[in-house]
Amino acid sequence: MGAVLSNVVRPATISEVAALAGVSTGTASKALNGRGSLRAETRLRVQQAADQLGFIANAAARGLQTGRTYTVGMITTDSIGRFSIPLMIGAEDALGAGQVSVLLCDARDDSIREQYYLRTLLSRKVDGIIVTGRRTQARPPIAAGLPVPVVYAFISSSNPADCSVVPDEADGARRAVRHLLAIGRRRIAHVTGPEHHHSARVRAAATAETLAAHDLDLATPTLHGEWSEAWGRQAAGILLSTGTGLGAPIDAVFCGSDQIARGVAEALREAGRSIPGDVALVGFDNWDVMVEASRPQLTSVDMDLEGIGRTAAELLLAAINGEPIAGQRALPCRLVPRASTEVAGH
Amino acid sequence: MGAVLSNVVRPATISEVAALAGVSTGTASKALNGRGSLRAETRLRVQQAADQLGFIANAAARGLQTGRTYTVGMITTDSIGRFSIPLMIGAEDALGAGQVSVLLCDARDDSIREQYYLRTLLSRKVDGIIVTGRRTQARPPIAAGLPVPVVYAFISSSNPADCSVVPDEADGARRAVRHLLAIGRRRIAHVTGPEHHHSARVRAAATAETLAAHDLDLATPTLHGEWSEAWGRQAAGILLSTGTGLGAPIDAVFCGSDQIARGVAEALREAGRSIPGDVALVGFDNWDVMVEASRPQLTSVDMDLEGIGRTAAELLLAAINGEPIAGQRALPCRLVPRASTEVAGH
DNA sequence: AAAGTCGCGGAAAACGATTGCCTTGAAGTT
DNA sequence: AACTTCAAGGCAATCGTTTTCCGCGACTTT
Repeated sequence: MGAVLSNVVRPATISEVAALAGVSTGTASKALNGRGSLRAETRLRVQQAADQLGFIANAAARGLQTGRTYTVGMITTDSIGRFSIPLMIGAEDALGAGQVSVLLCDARDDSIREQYYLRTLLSRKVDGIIVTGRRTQARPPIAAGLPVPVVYAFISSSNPADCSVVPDEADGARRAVRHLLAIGRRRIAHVTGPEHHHSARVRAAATAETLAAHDLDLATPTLHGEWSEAWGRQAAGILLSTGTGLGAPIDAVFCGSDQIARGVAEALREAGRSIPGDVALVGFDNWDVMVEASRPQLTSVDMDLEGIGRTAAELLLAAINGEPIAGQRALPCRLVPRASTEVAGH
Repeated sequence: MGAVLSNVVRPATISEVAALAGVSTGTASKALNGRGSLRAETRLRVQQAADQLGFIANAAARGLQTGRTYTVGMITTDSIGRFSIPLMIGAEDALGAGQVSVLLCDARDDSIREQYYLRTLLSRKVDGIIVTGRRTQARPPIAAGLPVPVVYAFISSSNPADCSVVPDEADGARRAVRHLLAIGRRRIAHVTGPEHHHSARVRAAATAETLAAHDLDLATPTLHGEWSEAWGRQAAGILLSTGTGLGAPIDAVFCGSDQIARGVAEALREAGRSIPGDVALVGFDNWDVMVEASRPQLTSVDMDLEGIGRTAAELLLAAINGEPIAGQRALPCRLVPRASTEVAGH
C-alpha cells in the first residue's frame, strides 16, 4: 500500500479499481470490505488492483451512504492550554484506536465561536462531540437535543443528566492529607488558589474534612491567593511568621497547585527550613516541569487528565454505539510521592 | 439559527427545505449559496424555510460534489507538547478564519502511525496538510507526490523544495547578544542544550559570530548540557568558579532556554550575585511559566510559534488556492526585555 | 406581430461509495 | 428431465449536495 502511495496524483476511485479487476463497482466494494459472497480469487484480484492503483476509499462518499463518519469533534472551551493537552492526548489515543479521527475546535471562551464550531461539527456529521475546558465550575450544556452524543471532559455540564467525566479533586486532597499523616505530620497548613475558584474550594474542604476525620485541625486557616509561585512564596512568609508565634511550628504544607508548592519550597529553603525534614510539602497537578525542577522534587497529586480524556472518549464511543452513558463520573486521583515527603529512614 | 438548533433531532436536508419553500432542490441550493439568478423574494423564502427547519448543509455531500472539504490535517510528529500548542493555536486561528476545520493527528514519533494518519487524511480528502513537531533537525518529507499541498511548521523538511516555516534561531541569538551589548555587557557566557541538538548548535554559533562581529569573544567556551534547570544551576557553578579565576568575572549569561536560565538565576542568586546588577541574564523560548516565576523576571527570546503556525496555515491556504509556495521561510524572533537585563538608571 | 432577450427556476446528471435485490449458471434432488 | 438450491457477482437505487443545461413566460425591439 505505502509503496504506491507516493506516486498518487489523482487518487483512484473504486470504479477504476473495479475496471482494472474486471468486476462491477459493487463487487469491488464487497471485496474490499469483506462483505457479500465472493470467490477468494476474486477478492484477491480486486485487492491487488486496489493496491496497484493506490486506492484509498473516499470517506465522504462512504459517510454519505452509511451515515457514520468515524469522526468526532473536540471543542475546547478555553483556549488550548496546559490542561487540555493531556486530555486531548488521552482522547485522541482512545479514539485513534477505534479508527476515529478528531476535529479540533478552539472556542476560546467565546460562545459565538462555540456555536459556530458546533454548527460546523454538525455539518460535518460527526458521530459525537467531546467538550473540554479548564474547570472553574460546571458550564451550561453546549446545546440541547443534539442529534449526536456529547461527553464533557474535565469540565462538567450543569445538567446532571449530561455525561461528564471529571477528576475527583476531593479524593486527591484526601490522598495528600492521608499521606502527610502517614509520614507523621500533624501540623498541616493548606495554601491554595482563589476562593472563588471551584477547585480551590473543593480541595480545601476535603482537606479540612480529612483532618477532622482524624481529630485534627488545619494548623492555620486555609490561605487563598493566586495560582502562582509568587503567591506560594508570599504564603510561606505568612506561615513562617505565624507559625513561630504560637505553639509548635507547622510540619507540612499541602498546596493547591505545584506552582504554589514550588514557591513555598523556595521561600522555606531561603528561610533555612529543610524539606522534608522540617516541613513536608505536597503539590497538586503533578506538572512535570514544576515537580522535577523543585528542590527537593515535589510529591504531588495527579488528576490523571490523560485517563479522563481516554475515559471520555471511550464513553463517547459507547454512546455512539447506542449504549446509555448519562450522568457524571468522578475519576480518582493518584498521589505521586517524591523527595518532598520522603521519611528520613526510608 | 441557534433558536432551532436545539430542537433538531434528525437534521433536515435541503430537499425538505426546498419542499417547504415550494422550490426545487437546485433552486434551494442556489438560494442558500447566493448563486444563480433568483428573485430576492425566492431567496428569502428559502432562507426562512432553512432557518425554520434548522437546516445545516451536509459537508460530506457538498465535498463530494465540489471536491473541496474545507478541512486540513495537522500531523504532530512528536507527541503534542509545549511547542506544538502555540503552533496549533496559530494555525487553527488562521484556518478557522478561512472557515477551514482541522483534523488532529498525533503521530507520536512513530512512522507507522504517521503513515496511517496520512492515509486517513487522504481518505478524508483534506485540502492540505500541516506537519509540525519538535525541531531537532530537518525531517524526511512525509511522502512524495501527494495530491494535496503540505507545509512543515517549526520542523522542516529535508527536501528544500518543500514548504517549511521555521523560526530564525540565529536571529534570536543575535538579538539576545546585541541586547546584552547594548546594556554595556562585554564578558558574556553562553549556556545551552546538548551539542547534538540542532537548535543548541545554531544558537551557539550565532552567539559567537555576533560577538566576533563586535571584536569580542565568549567569556568562556559554550557550556552544553541538558535543557533543564538542574543543568542551569550546575553551569552557573562552573561559571562562578572559572570566572573568579582569571580576569574580570562574567557580566552576562545568554541561555539556550528559559529553564536553563532559571537554573542559572537561582544559582547566581544563592551565590550572592545580583541580577542584573552583577550579571545580566537572557533566556530563550519566552515560556511564560518560566520567565514570570524567575527572580528577577527573565528577558527572553520569543520564537513567535503562534506566528509560525499562522504563517504555515496561510501558506497552506495559498497553496490550496493554487499559488506556488515552495521553499523554506525563517521567521525572525523577538526579544522580550524584562527585569533580568534592566539597566540601573532605567 | 414575429423575433430576439432576459430573468427565473426546474430537471437531471454528476460526485464516490454501499447495499439490497436480482440474475445466472452450476450442482444437487427426486 | 425437471425441479430446487446455492454461490457468485451484476444492477441500480441511494445518500445530500451542486451545477449545467434547458424551458418557459414576459418583456423589448423593429
